[in-house]
Amino acid sequence: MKKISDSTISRLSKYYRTLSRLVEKGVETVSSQGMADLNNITSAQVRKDLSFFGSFGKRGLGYNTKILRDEIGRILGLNKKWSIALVGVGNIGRALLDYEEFRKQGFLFRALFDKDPHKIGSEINGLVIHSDENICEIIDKEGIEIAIIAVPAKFAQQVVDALVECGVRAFLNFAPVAVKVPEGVQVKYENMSIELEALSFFLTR
Amino acid sequence: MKKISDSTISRLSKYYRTLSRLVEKGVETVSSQGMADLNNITSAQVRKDLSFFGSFGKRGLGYNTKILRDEIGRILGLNKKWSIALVGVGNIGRALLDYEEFRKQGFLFRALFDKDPHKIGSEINGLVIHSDENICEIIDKEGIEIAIIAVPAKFAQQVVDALVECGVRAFLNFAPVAVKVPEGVQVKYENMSIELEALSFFLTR
DNA sequence: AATTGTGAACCTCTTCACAGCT
DNA sequence: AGCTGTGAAGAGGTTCACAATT
Repeated sequence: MKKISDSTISRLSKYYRTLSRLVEKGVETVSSQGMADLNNITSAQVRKDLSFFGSFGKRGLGYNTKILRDEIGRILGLNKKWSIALVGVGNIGRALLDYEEFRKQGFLFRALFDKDPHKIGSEINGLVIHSDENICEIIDKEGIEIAIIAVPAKFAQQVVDALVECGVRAFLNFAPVAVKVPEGVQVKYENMSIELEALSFFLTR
Repeated sequence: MKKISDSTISRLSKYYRTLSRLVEKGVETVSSQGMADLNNITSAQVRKDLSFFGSFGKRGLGYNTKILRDEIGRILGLNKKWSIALVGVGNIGRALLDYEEFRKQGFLFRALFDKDPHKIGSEINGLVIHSDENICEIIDKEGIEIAIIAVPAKFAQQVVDALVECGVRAFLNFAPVAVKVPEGVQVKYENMSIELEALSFFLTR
């Protein structure tokens, strides 16, 4: 299978949102140039990104918004529900639990973990917070496919190791530290400070 | 001034964190290879990134962790405090207000804005939530340099327009929509769904 | 002996430009 | 006539490899 670049995938996500909004507005077709304008990129970029996956447009006419949105949804795997575990129910963790966008896209929290004995056993949004005992059992039972790591940096690696051991192959890591994983396991990082620091850099120059 | 790529800047942020941890641990020197291992990249990449800004190492010895951390801090503009405005005090907004990391890096919230009449006038963390009246006056008074946009997608453009008008030149946009800004204004995007969707794509293939 | 700093080579991603379709 | 799909060209970012330095 052809290697698709990370930037192409992240643009597909943006196209998906753009198209969703167009469909909501009742717009039925859009050109690559129209999509480009709405995403501050070039029309060639839009066409090239899509070309990796097929031909979705009509020459002379453009793309049908609803069809293209659904195609991209299918490409991204948004046509199914994903079972998510959240490890670390602190400030960030709780904000994520309340983040509507995730649920709308089919990312559903099904298991919570935390180290803090005060939190263990309590419930949030109908989910019990578990300790780190019997992790694999819970991961299995809930069919967890993706884990969101929202623990302090120094615990991130051990948490990921434990979950890899249970068979989890995809991680979204909010801890500001790189973690090692075996081949075939994917880790994405989310670090809000990095973008702020890029702005700080820009303003400093 | 030489153009520095976004990827170099975001790696500098990561180096900064890595070095901070090393300094805390009492490690005094580190090689480019050591830094590379901690960030899952190559040593040539580390050296090349740093070379855009100067020569900070000693051949045969490596880098002094404390000195390099401070140099990178200076490059990124982290040696000063930045005044931040938060627009949109919803779930995400509130989580950001409580995010320790920002404050530690010198990013300080100094003004809050929201549209909701129920929120206007109330206080969070000692900051009053303002309406959209007299925005520029407040921006000026508080010396706001960066605005964090945490409003629904459909309001993002008008909010940014208003703030650009007040002279704000740097934005961190959590709304999942691209906004247009004039030359000389920088917008960075933060969209947690995009990384989850990349994982979904990975698991789908 | 070890490790940096960097030009050159390499590779990947973006843009161009146009044939081909509607 | 208008717009897509795509090979080729161009731009940009990463890695190599080695001279220079401690």
